[in-house]
Amino acid sequence: MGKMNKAEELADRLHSTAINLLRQVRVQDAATGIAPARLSALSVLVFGGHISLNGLARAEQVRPPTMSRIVDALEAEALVRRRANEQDRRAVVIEATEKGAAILWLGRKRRVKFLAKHLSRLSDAERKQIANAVQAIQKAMMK
Amino acid sequence: MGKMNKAEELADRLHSTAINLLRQVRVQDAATGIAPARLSALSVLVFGGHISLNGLARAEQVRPPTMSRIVDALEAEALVRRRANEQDRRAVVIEATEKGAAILWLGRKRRVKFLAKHLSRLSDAERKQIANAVQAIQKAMMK
DNA sequence: TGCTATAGTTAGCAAGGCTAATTAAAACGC
DNA sequence: GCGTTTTAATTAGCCTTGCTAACTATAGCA
Repeated sequence: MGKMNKAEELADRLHSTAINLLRQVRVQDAATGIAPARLSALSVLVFGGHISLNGLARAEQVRPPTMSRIVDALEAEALVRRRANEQDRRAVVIEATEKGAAILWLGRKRRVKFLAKHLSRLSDAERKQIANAVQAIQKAMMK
Repeated sequence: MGKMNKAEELADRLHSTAINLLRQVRVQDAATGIAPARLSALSVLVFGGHISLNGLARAEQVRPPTMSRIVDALEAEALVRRRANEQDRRAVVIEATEKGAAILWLGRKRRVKFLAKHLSRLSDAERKQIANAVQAIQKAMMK
């Protein structure tokens, strides 16, 4: 398997574990009936409030044309709306509708419950380890 | 933010952290010049050896037509080859070429080094926590 | 032998990523 | 104040990757 030092072995296992975890969670998200990129963008709007299209694209790490189309689709289902920005008439303000927020909350609840159910099979000590590790990973990956 | 118990809060943070980690790693993988689904399939072939098309589709959790097209693309770049299965002439055997294996190893090395570099900013104790957490998460999610 | 099940491919659709080019408005420089 | 440059968003058009339905060919079985 090639020579890897301990940090590299950890990196490798961490990577596989993250892939696996998200793969399983994605199945839950499918139940919302909203495609993944749309759900993710909607989530930013619901938790972060209104934002410009470019801002939303940056938050989701995609290019503006990609986000423009995602917002088109969300708007067509009345999950978000575009508003004019009075200060800058080039810009649009995007915000979740009540319907969008409600659907997102249901999906989020389902996803979190799914994960929490799995985590509940662990001991308190193991959950504490995960909580610590999450903080450490965030520290390691930030900036 | 809605009422969540401790397990649910942990689930939520774990989820965001996994998303964030993979988002950053994906940038590294882009440097291989191989599209993500192709890179992932190639990885299964390099680390797992030859396998049938349906087997590879199952391993990657996609449908056979999707995998058939991914293998087409990999074959067009000489990263994998299709071989006949002598025992069952309906089946094909797919295997990585030398070129495919070499490129995959380079990409994997880059990805692991990137992650390891970030992890190296942590203390030994923090890395130990992550190692423990990885095991706990795998235990929680398996079955 | 003939039915049924299995392996793989082909065709065609939808989602989501990109760049290049366009339009409109804002900001700047003189 | 006016022309130029920059910025926000959209449109057009491409590629990748997921899917289902339908088809071909072979294997397995009764």
